[in-house]
Amino acid sequence: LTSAIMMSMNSKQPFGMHPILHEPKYAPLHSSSEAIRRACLPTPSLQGNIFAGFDEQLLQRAEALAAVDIVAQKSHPFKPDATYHTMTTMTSMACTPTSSSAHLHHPSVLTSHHHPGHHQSAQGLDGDLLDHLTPGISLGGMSGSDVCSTASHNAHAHMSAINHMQHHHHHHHPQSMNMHAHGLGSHGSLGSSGGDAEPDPRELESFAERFKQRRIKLGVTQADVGSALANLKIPGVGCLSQSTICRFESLTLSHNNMVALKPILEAWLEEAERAQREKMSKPEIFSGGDKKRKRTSIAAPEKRSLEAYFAVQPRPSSEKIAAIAEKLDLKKNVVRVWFCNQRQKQKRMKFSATH
DNA sequence: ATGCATGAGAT
DNA sequence: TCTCATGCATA
Repeated sequence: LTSAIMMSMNSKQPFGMHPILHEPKYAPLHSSSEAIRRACLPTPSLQGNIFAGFDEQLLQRAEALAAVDIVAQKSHPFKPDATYHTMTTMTSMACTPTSSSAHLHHPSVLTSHHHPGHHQSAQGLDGDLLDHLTPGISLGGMSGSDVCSTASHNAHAHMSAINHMQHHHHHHHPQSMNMHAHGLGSHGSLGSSGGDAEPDPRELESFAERFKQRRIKLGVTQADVGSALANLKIPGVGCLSQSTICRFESLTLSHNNMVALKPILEAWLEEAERAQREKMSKPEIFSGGDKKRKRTSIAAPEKRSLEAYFAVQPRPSSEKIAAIAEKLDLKKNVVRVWFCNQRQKQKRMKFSATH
């Protein structure tokens, strides 16, 4: 055994493991540049009123969107679709098509979900917002070849299990409810030891803050924490990305997600502090990797239009999405995903009605 | 710290 | 097709 390191091509996950090392970097909490625009929550019912309080500029944008025609321009009707994930041009490597990891799913496990829908109102106007678009065409093509899978990935497929869904407890904001209970979560655990199980936003908030503080004290970066989580060997828990750790600390995750992650991060923290006490560690290295996917960037004007439309109709139908895509000259999938992401954003904890 | 994306599950 | 949890790539 041993050696077997076939590295094959990419080892993308360096396991960073060891906690300790690295510098912190911190700044105040999120200072987004233009972020806080997500505040607009649609109101529950009332379709006619959505316009109230609506920014005129936005409306204008939406109307402009509706206005249609882009007659001019468009030399060719095609738009590539599909995401272009360019893989890194491999420098000579063949990216392991099959074999190596055919991607496994991720560790998505802490899912909880459910959520009935809430909003959906406002349809009244949608019909007209972009109605006249020139649908035709659009390419139909699609490519679907994205393939790419990033290369292997750790193999553990953890799929698993932790679904916590915790639940309940009062917090509900006007409109919508959410949380649903059940599940495992709560149960007896609570209290004493691990301390999880409480949907109390307060607790989460303070924990996140303490977590960040202690993490920095340990000299560990968010990325380190993420990869070190796999070392905890908690069933069903693999590593997490820097993004997720960052979002946890800044409370930009859904409430359920925060609740699910808390015990895990708490466990890591304790372990890391314990380890530090006994100076474990070994500096080690990690690797570097390869890169691939290219991120699509939506230009400001287009983004503005999307935001304006979103304010009026957060859940456009497939047809409308296609129309919007066409008008803005964006791929349909890009537009669809944008709306999905936008909806997710408005549900994030930080600005959410929970507090 | 965040924008755009993927995928598993729920609808 | 949406929702949710996450992640890669970037600003």
